[in-house]
Amino acid sequence: MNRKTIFSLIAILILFAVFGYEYFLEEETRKEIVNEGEKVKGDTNEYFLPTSSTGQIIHHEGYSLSYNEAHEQAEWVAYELKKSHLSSTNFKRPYFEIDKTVKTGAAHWRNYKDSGYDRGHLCPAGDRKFSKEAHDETFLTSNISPQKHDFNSGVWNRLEQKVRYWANKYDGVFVVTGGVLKGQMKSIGDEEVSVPNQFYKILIDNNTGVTKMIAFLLPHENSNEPLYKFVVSVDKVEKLTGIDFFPELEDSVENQLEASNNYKKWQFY
DNA sequence: CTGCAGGTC
DNA sequence: GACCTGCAG
Repeated sequence: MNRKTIFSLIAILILFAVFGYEYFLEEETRKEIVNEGEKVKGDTNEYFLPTSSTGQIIHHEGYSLSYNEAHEQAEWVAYELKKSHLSSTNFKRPYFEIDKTVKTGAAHWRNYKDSGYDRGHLCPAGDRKFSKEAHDETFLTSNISPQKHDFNSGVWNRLEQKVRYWANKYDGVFVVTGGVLKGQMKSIGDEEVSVPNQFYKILIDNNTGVTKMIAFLLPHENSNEPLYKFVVSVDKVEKLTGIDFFPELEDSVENQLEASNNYKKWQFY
C-alpha cells in the first residue's frame, strides 16, 4: 500500500466521522424537540396532571397533553408557568408540525388551511419563550385547536396575558387548558378536526402558602366583557368535559376548592 | 401578544 | 412544501 492510498483511506475515515457526528447531533436535536413522550419530565408537575378520558397522555419537555383522536386535538394541555419562564425574547415563528409521539396520528396543519379558523395554541408560544426549543415545541399540532381569529386574538389572548400576570405576581401557576369536546361541533379539513363551542382554562397555585384555584369557561366567540365574568367552578368544567382535573389532591381540599367559583384570591388588576 | 395571505424557488 | 415578507386584530 503506497502513501497516497493510505492518505485517501484516512480522508474517507475522517469524512465518515464528521458526517456521522453531524447525524448524531441532528438525532439529538430531534429528540429535544419531539421526545418519545414516555417519561414525565422533571419540569412537569405530575401532581397536578388531570386524568385522561382517552388513555393517551403525552409528555413533552415543556408541556403534557391528553390527545383525543376522535376530535383530532388535545382534550387538555397542562404545564407549569414559572415566574422564571417569563421572557421578552422574540423567536421567529416556526412551521406547524405533526406530533409524531401521538400514536394514533396527530392532525395535519393542512386541515386548518383556508378553513377560516386560526391554529390556536393551547399552551401559548408566549408562555414558552425561555428557550427556542420550548417555544418551537408549542407548534406541534397536538397543541393546536381551531379557533375563530377574533376569539383567539381577543378575549382568549387577554386571558393568556392575565395568566402571565399571575405567574409573575404569585411566583408561578400551573395551567390546564383545552376545548370542550362534547356535543354538536363543526369540523374542518379532511381529518375532521372538531371546532369546540367552548374553551376552558384552569389555574392552580400552591406557591404562595394556601392552595388556590380558578377556572374560566369561555364561549367560542370574542367578547369585551371583563374576564372575571367567565369564572366558573372546576366542578362545572369537570361535568362538561368528563375530566377529573386534580385527582391527586387530598379529597377534602379538592372538593372544597373545585366547588368554589370564588375568585377573590386572584387579583385581576 | 395573537395570527394569516401571497409570492418565490 | 419550505421559506420569506407584509399585514391585521
